[in-house]
Amino acid sequence: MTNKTIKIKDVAIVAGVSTATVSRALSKPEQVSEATRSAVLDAVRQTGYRINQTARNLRKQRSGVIAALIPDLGNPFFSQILSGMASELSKEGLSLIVVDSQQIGFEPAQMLEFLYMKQADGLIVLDGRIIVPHATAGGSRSPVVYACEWNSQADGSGVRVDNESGGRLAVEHLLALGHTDIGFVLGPQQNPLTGSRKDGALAALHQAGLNLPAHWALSGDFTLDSGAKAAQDWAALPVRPTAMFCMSDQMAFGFIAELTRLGYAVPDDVSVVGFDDIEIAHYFTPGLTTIRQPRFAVGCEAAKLLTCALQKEQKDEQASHTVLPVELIVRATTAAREGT
Amino acid sequence: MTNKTIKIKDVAIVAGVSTATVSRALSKPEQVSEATRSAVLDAVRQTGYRINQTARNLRKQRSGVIAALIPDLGNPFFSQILSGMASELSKEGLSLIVVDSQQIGFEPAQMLEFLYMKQADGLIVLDGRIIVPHATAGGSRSPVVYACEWNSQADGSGVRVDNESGGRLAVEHLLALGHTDIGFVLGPQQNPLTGSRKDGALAALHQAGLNLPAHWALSGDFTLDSGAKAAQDWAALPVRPTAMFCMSDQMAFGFIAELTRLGYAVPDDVSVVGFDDIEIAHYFTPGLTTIRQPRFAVGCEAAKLLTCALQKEQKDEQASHTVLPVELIVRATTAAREGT
DNA sequence: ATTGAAAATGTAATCGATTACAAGTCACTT
DNA sequence: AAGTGACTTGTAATCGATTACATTTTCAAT
Repeated sequence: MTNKTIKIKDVAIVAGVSTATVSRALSKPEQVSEATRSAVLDAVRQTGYRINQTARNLRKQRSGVIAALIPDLGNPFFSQILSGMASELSKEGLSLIVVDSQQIGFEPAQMLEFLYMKQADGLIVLDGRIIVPHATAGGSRSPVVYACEWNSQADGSGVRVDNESGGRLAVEHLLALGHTDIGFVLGPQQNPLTGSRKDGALAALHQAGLNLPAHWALSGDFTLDSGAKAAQDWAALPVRPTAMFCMSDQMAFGFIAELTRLGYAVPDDVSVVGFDDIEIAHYFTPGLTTIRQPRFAVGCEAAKLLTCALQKEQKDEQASHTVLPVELIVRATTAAREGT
Repeated sequence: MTNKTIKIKDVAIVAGVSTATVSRALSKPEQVSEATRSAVLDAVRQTGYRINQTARNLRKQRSGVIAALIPDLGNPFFSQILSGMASELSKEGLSLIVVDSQQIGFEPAQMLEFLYMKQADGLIVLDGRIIVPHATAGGSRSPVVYACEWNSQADGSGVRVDNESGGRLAVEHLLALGHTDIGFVLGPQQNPLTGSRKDGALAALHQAGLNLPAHWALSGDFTLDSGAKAAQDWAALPVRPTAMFCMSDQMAFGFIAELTRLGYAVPDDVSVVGFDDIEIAHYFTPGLTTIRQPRFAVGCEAAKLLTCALQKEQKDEQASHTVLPVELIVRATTAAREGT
């Protein structure tokens, strides 16, 4: 009746071995004999034993918690990345806590303080504005992994997508449709994503013998609002590009919405390519042609890098950077150049 | 040099008291004399002591983890609720792990299994499709709190917004603008949110001596896509309402986008009110008039209900339901009836 | 001054798993 | 037969905080 919790000792008794053996059978199977191992596993099944992560964490001197710093929880772009991280981390018995970096200033000192307070075993930073200071001598520091965007001054491992290829794919798609007058809606100037997407896009243009006129590079900052502003800029141009590469889906939505409001049609008057492939892109009317980032995979990879770093804590962890591929998703906002 | 971790014992030595006293001074200040309390606090400051949550959790027989079940992490509606929950929970030293309920079937048994595996101290359910089975006799069950939407069969505490008032506010706003031909885009039929929003909206109509013709209640399911479909339905009506109340912002966006594509203008041809006030609503062009849900507060409240339930674990926790107010946010998708 | 209850503090067991170290078993060599 | 090394297993200390229980202190009442 009294539904007491089953601990490792109960399993040990049932299996007729010591608690140490049970522990080893479960976490280091190669260290116990075939026979005892299966006896232990049987006992586990019989008793319905579940490991107590809290006790394990205490003994292992870790908290079992990884913190993710998200610049803007409201941005749907991050949700699936979170999903990926969480699913990967849970395999290791780690759980993910999500922190909106807006809530906790950007002072490096504050960052460390936060990490320390939360006693997180590690940190995943998705906000390029944040730089976590390097280990102070003598302090054992939790590993940090950057994901998606990061400042070049930051050191540590990281995972990102192949933004350059993304830019290239977007432009090549437009070229293939016969467009020769192609403009961009850029992301924030100093943002590394803007740089590499632009590089790839320019490379594709050059390869086709084309160039980007300076006034066809409209400024933006990845937000809906800036996309809408860019549409007004576009409409005001004396000579207008017939195709635009928007460096985020949100900007593309803003751009298209405002364009429509101004009486222009997409893709009839102008073709639009986005970047990200957030969920809403599929349902938007018309469906947005865009560059898909493997967001779930980005999350998984970031988590893997982190767990890796946790294991070889001591070793001089050389930073490793993973780059994931992107993919062109053709929907309805792009069409062959009119009158071609 | 050797940056050892500071534990309660170190503080005890500095303060010249026992570890028990330090512990009490920190977690049950009223049990300790004024003098020792400040001595302990001084020692804490001097040593830079931070409590080790893992050890505390082990001793307190809890995991320190609350799981939130989200139907769709990709839906921006939930992000700020998460934010609220996390900030409230962290005050209690609890951390939030986020689970996409799509990832883990809906079988009640699976639910419990999951809860058990994760050893969560509690569960916050934001998915109306999920019903967590009541405690099985003898099993000590973690408390469950429902948020936003829940099935009437589910028992336990919950927090939601005043959906009825929301429906009423939306319609009253349209009435005030001179509209008398008002239609709805509904949410999923069996969904409780749909019911109460509709009730409120109908009440407002009736109060004005109006009715809802059956064919002006367009069906939907809260998604963008269904909003777009509703727009086509609207356009196909022999007699069209001049104002529509969409029961989610996402549907409103789909509705407006499709409408625009069909050549109708919002709010010139039809006024639209949404529900939720998700971030994007402000930036949409035109800005969406909608009913704001205090999402952060919903998250906080859910977390509070849960921590409450955790404290009086033993007592027969009578379910308590909190209802939070909503607010009309007027933007640009509503206008006075044309030709009034 | 003595007493007794209330308040403050200390001692040590406890939460549940891991692991250093010790000890035991076994096969094989010399 | 004794010795060697490889492999298994067991004993008990440990992680850091909480708290039941025991003990001491305080202070008002007699």
